[in-house]
Amino acid sequence: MKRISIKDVAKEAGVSASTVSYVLNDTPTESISEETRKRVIAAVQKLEYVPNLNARSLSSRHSNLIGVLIPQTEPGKEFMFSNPFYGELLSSIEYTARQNGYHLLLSGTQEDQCYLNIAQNRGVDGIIIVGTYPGENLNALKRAGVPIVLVDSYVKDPDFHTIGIEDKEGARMATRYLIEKGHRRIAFISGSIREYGVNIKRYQGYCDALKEAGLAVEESAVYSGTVDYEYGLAAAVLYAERGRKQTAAFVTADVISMGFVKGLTQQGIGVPDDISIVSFDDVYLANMAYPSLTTVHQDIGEKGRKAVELVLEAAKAKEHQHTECILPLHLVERDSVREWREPT
Amino acid sequence: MKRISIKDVAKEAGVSASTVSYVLNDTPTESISEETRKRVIAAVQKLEYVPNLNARSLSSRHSNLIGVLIPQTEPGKEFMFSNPFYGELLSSIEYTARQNGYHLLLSGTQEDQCYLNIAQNRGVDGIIIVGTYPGENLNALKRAGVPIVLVDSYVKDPDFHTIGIEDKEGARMATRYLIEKGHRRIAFISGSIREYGVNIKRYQGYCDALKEAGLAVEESAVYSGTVDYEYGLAAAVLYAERGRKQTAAFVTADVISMGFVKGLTQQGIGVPDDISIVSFDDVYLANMAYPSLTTVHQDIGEKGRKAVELVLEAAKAKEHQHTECILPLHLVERDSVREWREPT
DNA sequence: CATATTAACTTAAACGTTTCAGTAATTAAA
DNA sequence: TTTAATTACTGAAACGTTTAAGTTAATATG
Repeated sequence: MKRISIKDVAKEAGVSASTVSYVLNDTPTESISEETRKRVIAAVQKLEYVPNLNARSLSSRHSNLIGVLIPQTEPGKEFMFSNPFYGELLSSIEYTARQNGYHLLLSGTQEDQCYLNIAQNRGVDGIIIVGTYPGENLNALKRAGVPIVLVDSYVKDPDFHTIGIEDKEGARMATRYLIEKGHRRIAFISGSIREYGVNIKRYQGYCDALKEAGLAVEESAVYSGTVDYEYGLAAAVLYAERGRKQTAAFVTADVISMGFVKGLTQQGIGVPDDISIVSFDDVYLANMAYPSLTTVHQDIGEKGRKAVELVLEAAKAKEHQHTECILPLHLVERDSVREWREPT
Repeated sequence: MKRISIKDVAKEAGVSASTVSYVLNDTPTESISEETRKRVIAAVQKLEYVPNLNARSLSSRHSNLIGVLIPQTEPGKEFMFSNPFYGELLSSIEYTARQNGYHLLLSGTQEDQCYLNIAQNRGVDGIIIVGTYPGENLNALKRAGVPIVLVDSYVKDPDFHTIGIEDKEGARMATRYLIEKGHRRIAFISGSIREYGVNIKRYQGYCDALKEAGLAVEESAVYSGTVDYEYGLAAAVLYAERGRKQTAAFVTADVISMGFVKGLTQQGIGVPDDISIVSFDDVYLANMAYPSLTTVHQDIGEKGRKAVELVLEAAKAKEHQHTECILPLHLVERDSVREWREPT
């Protein structure tokens, strides 16, 4: 089971190793006669030679590898993709990368965990970090010397490229839609609201919409937990305990909505009859749900594609040139909202 | 932005590069004095040295990298994870790998595509292939010389390790359950039924259960398409067109069930009132659905864990020792099935 | 015709590790 | 007290590529 190296091919074709390398890489600065080229190709095929990319990376200092870091939301929680959003995004990233001849080096991340391993030492050509903010590792990350794209993070740092969506505007849109439908008491249900994250922006959008309509933001209408199905269930219980004060809810992730609707149903609260819901993301799930979710649609496929493009462009560029990409949103009307007329 | 190498550390600590390497790897055959060890560690920290794993792989011929190949079901379809099963499985694989100090090299695969790149040349320590059967590339794959674990494939080849579930028995269980509930005409809805795949086994289980109960397998009750939501929708239309002959359906994937239920609902056909459904997989989705799906539960987390374990064990072993792992299944009763009494 | 250019290669260094084979100094055994 | 074993290192080869620099031989230029 001996590995076949470039030297074996060279010997077989009766040329030097470098010639083989030139043929294989189509090195533009080097000229190879048609005849030798054919001999080399033939030898490659005969021996079924496949170059060792580790050696190539070592020598050429690029690896055709993109590091992808996806948050593992909870420490013990195995299923970091429990939010289907990540799966869809990763899928798009993988596909785009592959079309460009790149592979993915994938790793989940916990908040405090050191990203450095994957970043620095595998020799990736770029890194896509989704969802979390790098915190203390931020500076260490820079030293990796490769382009870094932050997806859905509000870290402002010219050393990182970012790609995101109009979170605030999307949330405003969603909330205003509910107001237009006649709702006056609207809950806000989301994952943790913290700096650099998307939820704080969505919260701001929610507040803005309320204020614009002359409505007050009520403490007890704000539910903040984790971005998963379970929190949706919990929020439903909380909602009932707090006396079902709101006639509608803006939920900042479809996956939370799924749990919320389920929790409500279990308590005999109907959607949209008793409470209307506008959600966020428009993952595949949103349309499968019953009732199907009216939700703020974001183009997850495009997000993934852009992320890869950004990385590849930045990897090509000699000078670091900070880029920021914001994708637009729009509301998709489905079956989880109804008009509300205040009982007189 | 010069990369810091082991030589820089060696110089800083006043020792040779090999000593640094020994310290860093805790090489058991080598003895290092406590004093030098400390000096080296200090130098490493001072220079913030991180070893280049490409070079390490090249030299030591192992990479702490596991290649993971996930099928991209349809050629143009970007979202290879449109079946949440893959996301959950990948998540488990990633987590387990990371706990063991491994990273994942991820790639989607199309049927005809050559897996070799990822397999041979990145120097992965093992490969996990999920869902598809390698076909012609099978032999090429063997030559990679690393352990290969096939997940959910019925390729019988002692050179590959396999991990799967009791597909046939699970399907039999599901179908028998429907029969016990009084159903006599039961549809079978699945992805393509082909050799080496899981669906052919599930089809056999379905047939077995029917035969055991003295029921005939009817051609028109068998729906075979692709494993996705869209096919579920299509199957619902087909079901109506064919005259709603069956009172129940065994659907071989939750994601198809989701589409099937939605399609039925759109045509005013109620689940479980008009037709009962038993599904397969028990992805997260199954419980979120409305009605929640009665389904054959498989432990996806365990599947991923076992896959990684198998790879790592095999990588450690000097002799190739074929292993086969079959995980058990059980039925989870939820809300998509009702008792059926034949109208008299 | 002598010289410069080009085409078609080859040589060898470099990439950053690991690891085998030494080596010198110290300690243990005979 | 000599020899053997152990400790604590170092040197250099090897891993499989890429690539800058060099070398011919053939062709073009003045």
